[in-house]
Amino acid sequence: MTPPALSQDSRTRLIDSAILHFAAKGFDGTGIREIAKSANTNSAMVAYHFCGKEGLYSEALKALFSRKVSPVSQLASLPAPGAPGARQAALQGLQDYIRAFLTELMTCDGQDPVDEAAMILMAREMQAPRPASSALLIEHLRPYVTHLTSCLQVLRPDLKEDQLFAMGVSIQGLMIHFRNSLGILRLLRGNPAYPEDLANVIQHHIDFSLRGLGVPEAFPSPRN
Amino acid sequence: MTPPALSQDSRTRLIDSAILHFAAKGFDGTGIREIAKSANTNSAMVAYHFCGKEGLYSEALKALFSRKVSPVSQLASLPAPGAPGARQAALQGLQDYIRAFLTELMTCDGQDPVDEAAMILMAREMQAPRPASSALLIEHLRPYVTHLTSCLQVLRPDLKEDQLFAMGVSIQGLMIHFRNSLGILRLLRGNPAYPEDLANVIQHHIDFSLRGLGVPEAFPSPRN
DNA sequence: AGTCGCATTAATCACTCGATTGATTTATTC
DNA sequence: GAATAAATCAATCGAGTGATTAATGCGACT
Repeated sequence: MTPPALSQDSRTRLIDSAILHFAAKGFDGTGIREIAKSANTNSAMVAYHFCGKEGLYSEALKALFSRKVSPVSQLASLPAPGAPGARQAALQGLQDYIRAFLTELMTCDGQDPVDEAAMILMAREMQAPRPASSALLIEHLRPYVTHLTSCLQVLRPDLKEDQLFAMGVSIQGLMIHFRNSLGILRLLRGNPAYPEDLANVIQHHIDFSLRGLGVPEAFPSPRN
Repeated sequence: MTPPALSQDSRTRLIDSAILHFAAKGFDGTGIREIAKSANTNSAMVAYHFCGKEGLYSEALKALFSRKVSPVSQLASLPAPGAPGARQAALQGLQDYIRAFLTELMTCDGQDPVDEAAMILMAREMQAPRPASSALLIEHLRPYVTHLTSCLQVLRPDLKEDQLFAMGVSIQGLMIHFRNSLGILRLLRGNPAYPEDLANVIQHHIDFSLRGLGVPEAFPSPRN
């Protein structure tokens, strides 16, 4: 079926090594010799397999993305906007989304170095996309945006499309910024183990997001 | 008074040039010859004034920060937590803070290249602080945190310190992430002039933040 | 005039960069 | 088992890196 071996060997070893090194020291801060050495091969293989350093970087990003589609694809799709249980489903879907996304963001903190590198690379790329791979990035992001927007649409049918988009950006931003600024937050708190408890973090983000979105269910005492 | 000229000339020219180049291509992607050339001077001046490239980078960051203290210092300080108008003042103070911070984040988008570079550099530094200058960074951030926390404390006296901190991080994160991901957002929307209207953006962030924080004043219909 | 000190310069140092080459090893096919 | 192709390697290329040096320009003070 699939072209089985065909020297996928040194190629994937190079990609894995590249992910780690690029994440740790950036594109310009990393030499191809360094990458090749960690991959137990020669720097010439970078040109052989990827047509140079830039090609290796793109390929590394692509490999990263193809391993990281989990949180959205696992979530159940929503019933039609008009259906009876739609609102409740959307509410639950949004909470699941936040939990899944945040869990994925955080569980790779310090445990699996490749997962951790993936987040760093993705964050860097989101903030300053390397032109050669920006198309790759937005293609990878689109399903997230779609899923999130479809939830919000059900929960706030009164909002226009611009406003829904802004809501989605904000909810997404809460989580991404939290993850990105973990280093600074720990410095600011003087506590290297800052988040302490992931469950609290998730609950905070769900509460803040739902209230921020303006769904009545999230208000502290709607009937008093 | 101040030691007037004394060759502040090439020194400041180097710093300004460094801000631009470091922001555009990163620390590793920028050569000192390149910086010096733009500053109409010689690369040897980097060693002469700043003891090398790393020193120039730190000095550039420091210069950046000293020009960027405006939004917090302009804001009025709050009355004591127990005082009569304290709650109203804190509410107003938080809104002013969001407006000031967001305005500063956005007005430098594409207009003054140095201001724009400042944001990029600061974002990069916040996400992956260069060890030599991380102390500089958190020192610059602390007054923001302090001001924000003092507002939140009045508005949500029921929360513990951890929770207040999380609220502050979230409100801050809304704005920072929005600014950082402007490039991607424009790509996602296919609209290079995405935000269109700054006033709307500010209003959205104020609304989302106040609701997210959970202040009753921000709920859509508290008495119905 | 002399000279001291700071600022500036061109030239150079040792080194690393990404890319390429040509030879060599390994796998595949007839 | 010879022939062909794919994969890998050590060695090298020119360009560019940050840092250093020695020489020079220039104003102030004596």
